Amino acid sequence: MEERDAEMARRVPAAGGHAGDPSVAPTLATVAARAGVSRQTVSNAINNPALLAEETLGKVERAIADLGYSPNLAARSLRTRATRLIGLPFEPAQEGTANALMDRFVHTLVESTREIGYHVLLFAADAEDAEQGYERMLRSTAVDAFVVTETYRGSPQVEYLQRRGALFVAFGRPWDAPDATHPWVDVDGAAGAALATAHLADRGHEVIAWLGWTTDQPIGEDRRSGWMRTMRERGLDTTRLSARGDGTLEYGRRATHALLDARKPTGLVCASDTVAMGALRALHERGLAPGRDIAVVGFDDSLAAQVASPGLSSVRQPLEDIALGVVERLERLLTHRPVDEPGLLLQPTLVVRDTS
Amino acid sequence: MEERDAEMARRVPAAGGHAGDPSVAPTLATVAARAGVSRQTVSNAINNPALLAEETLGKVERAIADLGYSPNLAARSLRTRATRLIGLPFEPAQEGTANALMDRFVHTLVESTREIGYHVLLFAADAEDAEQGYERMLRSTAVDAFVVTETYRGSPQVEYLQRRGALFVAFGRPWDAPDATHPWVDVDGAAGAALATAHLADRGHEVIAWLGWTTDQPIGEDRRSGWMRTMRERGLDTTRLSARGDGTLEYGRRATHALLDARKPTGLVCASDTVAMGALRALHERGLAPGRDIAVVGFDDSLAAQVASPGLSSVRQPLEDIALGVVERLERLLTHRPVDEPGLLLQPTLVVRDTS
DNA sequence: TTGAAAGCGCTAACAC
DNA sequence: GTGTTAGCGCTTTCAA
Repeated sequence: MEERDAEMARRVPAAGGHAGDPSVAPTLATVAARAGVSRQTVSNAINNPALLAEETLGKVERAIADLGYSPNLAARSLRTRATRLIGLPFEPAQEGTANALMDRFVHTLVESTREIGYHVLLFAADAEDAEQGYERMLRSTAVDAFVVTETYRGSPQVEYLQRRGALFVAFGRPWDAPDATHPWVDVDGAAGAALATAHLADRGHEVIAWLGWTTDQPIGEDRRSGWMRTMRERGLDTTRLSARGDGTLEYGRRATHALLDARKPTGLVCASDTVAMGALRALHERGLAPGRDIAVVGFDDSLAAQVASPGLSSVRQPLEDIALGVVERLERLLTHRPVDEPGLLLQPTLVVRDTS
Repeated sequence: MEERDAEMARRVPAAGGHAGDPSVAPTLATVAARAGVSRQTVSNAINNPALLAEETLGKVERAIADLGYSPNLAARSLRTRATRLIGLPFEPAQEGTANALMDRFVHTLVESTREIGYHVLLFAADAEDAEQGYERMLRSTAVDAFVVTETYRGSPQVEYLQRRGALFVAFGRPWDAPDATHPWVDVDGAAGAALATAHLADRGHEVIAWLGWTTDQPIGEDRRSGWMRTMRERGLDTTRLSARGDGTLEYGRRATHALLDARKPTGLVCASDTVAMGALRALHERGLAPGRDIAVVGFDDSLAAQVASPGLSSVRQPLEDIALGVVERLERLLTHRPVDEPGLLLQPTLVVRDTS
């Protein structure tokens, strides 16, 4: 083996050439030859530097720097059975909605996974057959763990991944199974809606309506409960002030018209910015001025909320912190340490703009 | 070697167990043992099925299906020196802008790279030291090729990647080097702006202003040229009708006020939706009704344009087709076939909404 | 058309 | 503290 190493070193120009010669990628053997140590010592220098004598370590580190060496990831993966890749199912933002939530989340995810030595691998999760996408990744040992974001409409994949013994962290609570033990991070939607409702109540509004989603959406129900709770606390009537529907713009528009015809609310708290934009459209159609005639608060602090005129007040999710929490849990999972606090519920904030 | 294979097959429960036993991932050897052929034959069945006799192929395929076998990607990478991964530098959408362009683009990218057997790997490209991010990926042979999207502010990374001998396809033209030979896909911004301008002219507008970016942004200059050309073609005066600035909402707002004070345009063509949203804000402040008093057209067809009230007319980029073009070129690059048409310029469309 | 041998670059286990 | 051995699962010769 010694012979082979020496031979390789001779074969590789970079060993005698200048730093960063891109013609031939240096390997452990190249570095070892240059530093005058064995390959294993170089490996240790990288993965277990504490094992080496200071002097040896120095030599090796210099050789690594000189050659611009980076370990071959495929070889490492093959040996360690770990790819240092995190799988993220990627779904397109729906057209006609205000959400581009994922952008902020994904970026922090990418940054902080890199800090723990991992990369993010995107894969398309078929809506119909989500399991297949995950299964493929698992079978070919393409990723070490997953980040699951689709806990919106009940999440069969969580159950599947757990059964399959795969590592994952969810962005979103296990609504269907409150006793689930997998790690997750989520935002306190009820607190967000409560924040918005209290804000309007503080500004003197007494007839505050809720524009929510259909009952089968636990996230919507959660947010709604924050509105309901706050209204009760303030002794405000909620009769016929709660609308429900799919979360589309058009729903928001129609529901607003209906509410205005019925109970004439002066404040509107919406389950999403998309719904809120629909509400603004209805007000626009009636010649009512948002913020003056009627206050509106959205949910998500989307880019649309930020650039709309008038600017839409909105509940902002701490997506960066969520990503941080997710990665923290991932790291524990990946290093086989217990996750002491599997669930993390973060508090949203309220961004006040022109509409309230 | 035969002995080893047989031994392994014995060790692996799945060989004698039921399909999809997740406890031990099947390998080539497992499949070979079950199909009663050698490992190489299985490998050939996967990579070169034409070489096999029909009967053998059938046997192997059945064994693969039974075991739910997927090749180990790390082992394959190590051997072939290819990871079947495409690197995509990922930058966050800027807050306060209407753009979430990338979402549509990235999704099609993920889908169509999967179709050619590749995955998309996200990595953070430091704004300051972009090269380092790429270099790391290259050194550790983490990806086979890149998709470069940051051709906005002059693209040093294109020059670097080319020098480095890396494979890549750019979303965006090589503005600085029109004679560059690398593959790229882009949208005809001039045509988009021309579309918008002609649309307004057709509706009777004669004083049509341009709200653009600073001169150093080639994309902005390109789009501007479409406005200019159309104005000339229609014999319309452009004097003092062209504004320039950073592309912020606030710039759009101020520039609109300034234009209204000066030349009182009846139509506004904007370099981006963000600028257009700023223009709408200015109109709002003046009590002018967009679409009735003044027509506004944005650029990008962002979610904000779609959900705003009134709905913002906007030039829509064919992001799905762009991603398709990018992947098509990537595939040729990766299979070492020549890219016959390195540059592909696609035509945008105009989405007319309430503001025009 | 199928099979045997070799080895990609790395690290775990063990020797020294 | 450092070196040696073995082998992860795959594909690329080359031989039969």
